[in-house]
Amino acid sequence: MITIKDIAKEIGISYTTVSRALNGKSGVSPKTVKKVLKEAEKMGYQPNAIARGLVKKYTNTVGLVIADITNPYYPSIARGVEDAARKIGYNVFLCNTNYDKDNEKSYLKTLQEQRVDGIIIHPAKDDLPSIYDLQTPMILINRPSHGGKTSTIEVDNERGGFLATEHLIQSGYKRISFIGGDVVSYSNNKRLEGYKQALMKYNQLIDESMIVHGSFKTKSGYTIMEKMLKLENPPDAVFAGNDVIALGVLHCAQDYGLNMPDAFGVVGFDNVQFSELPQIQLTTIDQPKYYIGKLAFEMLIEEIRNKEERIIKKIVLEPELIIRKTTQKR
Amino acid sequence: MITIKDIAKEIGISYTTVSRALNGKSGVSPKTVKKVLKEAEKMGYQPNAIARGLVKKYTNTVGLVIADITNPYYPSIARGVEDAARKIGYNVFLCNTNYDKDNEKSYLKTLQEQRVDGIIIHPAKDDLPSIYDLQTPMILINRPSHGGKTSTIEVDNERGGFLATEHLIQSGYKRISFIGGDVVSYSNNKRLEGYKQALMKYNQLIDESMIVHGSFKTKSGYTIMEKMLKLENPPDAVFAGNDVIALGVLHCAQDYGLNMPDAFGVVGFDNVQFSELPQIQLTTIDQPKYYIGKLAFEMLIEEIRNKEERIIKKIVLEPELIIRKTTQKR
DNA sequence: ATGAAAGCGCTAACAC
DNA sequence: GTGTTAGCGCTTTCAT
Repeated sequence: MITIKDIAKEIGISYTTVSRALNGKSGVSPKTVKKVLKEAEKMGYQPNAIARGLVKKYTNTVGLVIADITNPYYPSIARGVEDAARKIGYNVFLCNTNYDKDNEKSYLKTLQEQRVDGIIIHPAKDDLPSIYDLQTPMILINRPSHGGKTSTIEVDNERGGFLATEHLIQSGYKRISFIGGDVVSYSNNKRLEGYKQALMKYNQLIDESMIVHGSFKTKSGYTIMEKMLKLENPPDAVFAGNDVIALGVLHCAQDYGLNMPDAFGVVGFDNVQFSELPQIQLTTIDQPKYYIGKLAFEMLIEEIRNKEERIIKKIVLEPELIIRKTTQKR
Repeated sequence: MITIKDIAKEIGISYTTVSRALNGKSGVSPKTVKKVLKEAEKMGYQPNAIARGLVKKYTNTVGLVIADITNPYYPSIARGVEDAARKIGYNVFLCNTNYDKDNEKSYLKTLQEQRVDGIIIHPAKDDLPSIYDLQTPMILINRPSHGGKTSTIEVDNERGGFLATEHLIQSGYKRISFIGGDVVSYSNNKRLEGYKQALMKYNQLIDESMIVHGSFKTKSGYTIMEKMLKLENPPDAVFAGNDVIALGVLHCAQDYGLNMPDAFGVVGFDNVQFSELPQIQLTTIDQPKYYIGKLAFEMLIEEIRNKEERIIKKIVLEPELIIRKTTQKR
């Protein structure tokens, strides 16, 4: 690996001058600049961001920690932050925790050790361990502020849950179940909260046997649905914690020959890519995923740039009900 | 940010000793080690990987460059390399090029500047520009070796294309179209090659009007399919360049009321998650994505560890035909 | 306009 | 068992 010293030696000047020339700083004659640039090109010089980072104290790199890269929800967010980052010359370190608290911890640690300039995190679980007390600027997605010290961006999950459930009620379904993901997921519980509110608003009983938590996986949705079907009084509609779960519910309902959407309705959450497939046409709650990612990055950059007088922000985005074919029209 | 010097000062020893203690090296009294560890914990010390990387010359980090994080094919690969990497304490820098040559170039450059220990890349396009002449160890996925100097891992795309097309022929379809992705994609063209071979083997004419390239997007599949349907002699089956394209073809066929699979058949490639959905049940060619990622990382590590006497390898994996419901049973 | 020198945080020789 | 020192590749004063 060739360094600025090598190229300095080659053209017989000090490496300080080479550094200045390479960085387009003033105080170097145009002639020298040209010579340096040419030589650097010729020798195949690759700047060492490590060495630079050591002295400059920033790396132009941010970390993005997500739970599940195979759930299309997260890639959409990732695309948003990536695009925004690239636009101003930042790189993003994408970390996939696979819903595992330990992985998350380990990534957070590494990210800090690598001295990323900031971290955007969409935590898997609700409880934020002490590792979240980081010096590095941090933005939380779809999670409450960590001790009021971090800015957050979220969709109004409660409102989304309300919208979904209300739609089911208004569509005439009588026994609406909530099949959620992780019990300790903040967004999951907010959605459940919305579900309960809708039920209450329309004077329906909240039947705890109709509320089940599993994991944010299609398989979980299927399994839980199958169990519910064996109840003496099974649901005639399901509000699923997210689209991935909804997919499993759909699958199960189909396997058991339920007549959709007339006799059985399903609403998801996220409005993930596959939901709009003609074969699926899942009614769901949309959240502006790409935009959330973009905004999260912009908030992060702001924090990075104003490290001293940072202002804790909380952005809440409005969810939107997308009616498709897994619920009946009124 | 506190450093080893801070903690050395705090307990009145040299920072070298602190370093040794922190790294579990021999030659430090257990008592001192304990003291150091305790103080480090107390002061919230975070090792600086940047500084370490500068002297140690490696970063325990690799880059993974892919084209499209929203195509489920790539996340599967990413999971494979991530898991393998984490197992031995490596981090992976996931870079999404969005099929853009410039982005790819820029990421490759940054990755090298960050001094990642190695790079795994699934290039978007066929031509590998000079930027690929990197000092950093590199593994290519589903692409030919770069000047015989890089190890590669790929599925036998040609064979896959053959399998897909042969299945269509044997299922009785008479006019089989190939709707591909990017014209300059290596894997795409290999698949096309296999398509042609199958046609030839079964003494069918290769009709160039039945071969169309677009992009690896659902929308592209839809648009192209729509055009083909307007031909005076439209296809009665399609071998799509990948599952994402196949999805668009499927959608279009449905919109136009084609009777599937009896009057119209579709085969994809990749066996991506959604292909097995009961609502989709796409016949496709499976490639062991997770395993490819895992293997790619293992190859990379080998190269990193034996930088001097590296052996250029080429691993070719067998694809598998998965018959589902978008083609008729014979 | 250019160079010398210090120093970023750390590891690794080399003393003692 | 512990400390001293050099140096990784770079940027940044401070001189000249």
